[in-house]
Amino acid sequence: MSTIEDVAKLAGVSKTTVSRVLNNHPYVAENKKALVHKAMEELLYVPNSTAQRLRKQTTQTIAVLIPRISNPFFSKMVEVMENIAADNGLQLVVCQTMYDKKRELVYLDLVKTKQIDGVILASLENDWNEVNDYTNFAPIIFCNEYDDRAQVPTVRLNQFEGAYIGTKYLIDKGYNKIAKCRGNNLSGLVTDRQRGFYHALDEAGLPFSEEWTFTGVSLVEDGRRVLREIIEMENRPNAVFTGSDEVAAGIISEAGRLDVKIPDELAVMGFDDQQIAGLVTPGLTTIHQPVDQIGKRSMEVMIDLLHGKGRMDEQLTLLPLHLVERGSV
Amino acid sequence: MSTIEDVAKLAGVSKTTVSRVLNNHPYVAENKKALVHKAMEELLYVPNSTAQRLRKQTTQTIAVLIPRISNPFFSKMVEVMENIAADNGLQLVVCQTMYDKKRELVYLDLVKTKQIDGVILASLENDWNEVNDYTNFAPIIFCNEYDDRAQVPTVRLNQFEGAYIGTKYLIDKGYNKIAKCRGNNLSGLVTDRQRGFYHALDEAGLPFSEEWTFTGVSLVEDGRRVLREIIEMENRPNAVFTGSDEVAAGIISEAGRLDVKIPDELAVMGFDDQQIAGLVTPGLTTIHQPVDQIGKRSMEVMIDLLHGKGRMDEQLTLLPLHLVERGSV
DNA sequence: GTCTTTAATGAAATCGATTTCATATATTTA
DNA sequence: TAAATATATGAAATCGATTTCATTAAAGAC
Repeated sequence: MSTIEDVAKLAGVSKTTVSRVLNNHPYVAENKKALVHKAMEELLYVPNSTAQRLRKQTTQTIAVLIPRISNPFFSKMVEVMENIAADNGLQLVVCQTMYDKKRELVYLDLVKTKQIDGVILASLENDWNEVNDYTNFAPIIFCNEYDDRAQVPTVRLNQFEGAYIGTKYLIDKGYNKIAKCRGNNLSGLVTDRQRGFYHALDEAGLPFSEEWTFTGVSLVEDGRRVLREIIEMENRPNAVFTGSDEVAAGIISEAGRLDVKIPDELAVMGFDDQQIAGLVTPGLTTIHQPVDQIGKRSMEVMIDLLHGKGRMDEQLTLLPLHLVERGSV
Repeated sequence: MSTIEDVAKLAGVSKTTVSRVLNNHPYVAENKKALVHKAMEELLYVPNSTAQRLRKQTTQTIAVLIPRISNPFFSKMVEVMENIAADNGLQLVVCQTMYDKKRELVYLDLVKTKQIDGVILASLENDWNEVNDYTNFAPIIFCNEYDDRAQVPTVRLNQFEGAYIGTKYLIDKGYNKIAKCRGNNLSGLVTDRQRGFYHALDEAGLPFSEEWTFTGVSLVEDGRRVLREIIEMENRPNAVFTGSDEVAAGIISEAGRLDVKIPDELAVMGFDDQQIAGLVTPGLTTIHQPVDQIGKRSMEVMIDLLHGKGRMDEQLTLLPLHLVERGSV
């Protein structure tokens, strides 16, 4: 493996001149430039990027924190992000928190050890106070997730509205006993969805039973379990607001197996509009989240920050969401 | 941001001693060790990992090349890999080739610029001769994909057998006009699947029409297109071997829309056994690929290589695959 | 024809860690 | 008790690039 020194020697110039050629500095004579290029080719020279990082104090790497990549919402988001990152010469390190607080903090430490130039937070397991400390070390932005206390650029949707229009739609269709699912954490996103849900219920004067709240629900398998629990209930809900297409798909699939009629016996409202929403039977009525745009915009905001454009104090991008009718409601 | 020098000064020792404390060297007096720890805490010192990389000539980072992360097969694979990587203090850089030769080579260049310690190839767009050059720079292993000429550790399935048992199953069920889909490239994996497919046909003395070969097919949307093309044909196949659950799901979904009976009018054989296979109606009969195991084993092989265990010359791990019956055949 | 710019180059410092080498003291071993 | 070994420490070299600073030659200004 040859170094800049080897190239300099072979070309008969100094390391400085080689570095200048490498970085397209002016003030390098054409003939020397040619010599250097020849030497580089001959030695198959490639600059050691670790040395460049150390000197330039930049890593050209950004980390994206997500719950888990196999959730189609996040894999699509990462797909978009990675493409834009690649176009800009950046590497993307995928960090799965797996819904674990400690793991999230371990990943955030990457920023302290100067292994990355920035963090895109699309997962928030810890309280914001914990995370806030890290904002001193590198740009951190929110993507999809958020917290009201955070003074960082945020690209997200109006989750209150999303949950509200989804619930309202159920109510307008005549459903009056609506169950609700959520995962385990209570981030800004989840809290706002809850508020939107309850707001729609209150507005319609509908009751809500604690019995109809399912927590710790985030996988297809969890959805199947929810359906089985529902049909065992004495006071059965006639609709369920899931907050996740995966969960909704699990409910619909299990309903098919157990011969529960969707939507007649149970209406199912998804969230995300993942690919799967168009593939199950009946199709999933769901809240479309523009995941491409969220990913794209977030990465653009991050790149602007790295380039010194854009400010680190609060800057909010709200993207539109809308309901997609398919048949499960 | 404080450096090792700052810590040394505050603790009243040399950089060397601080470094020794950092690396748990023996031969550091307890009292000095305490002083150093106190200084580190006081200064909120965190070692700069770029400097460590440069000196130690290692990056603790590995790259995984995949076609695209939003394919559930690969997102699941990466999920498993990343978890194991994290447990071993390694970072995982996701590289999507997007089925593009040039992009694949750009990513392989990371290895030349010393930005990563190893590459897991789960995509192969270029000819092996192109890729072979890179094996001098860092360990490269195959995962799922492969090429017979490559002398690198490989974790994969017997794709010939997979295609064979899938096709044979169709034949045994009485289907005699079997169409076939594939993507664009012709890697070892794809070639072997073709061979397995044709072998089953030959064995049964069944004909095959070029008309029934669909290429450039890899997305759900492509599957929908395939179904529409099939029903327009004069000489319609009565079964289709897809090589991908996403494509198969697209076919089944479009069949539902257009009222084509599955499997009576058209049997559909998937490949992968993705989550979606259990969610569409009818359920997808498919070849189960143990994606968890592929990901796990690949990462383990890579870690062994990084630790100097294991050899870089050919070493093959063949994992079992099997057929899962669900109803689309 | 002197004075100021501009162009071209390299030696040395720098980024922040680890490792080698030299040295000093304390402890065993013979 | 002398020699050998183990413990403890720091100065300087090193990893491989970039950047600062100094120097010289050539071009342009007046």
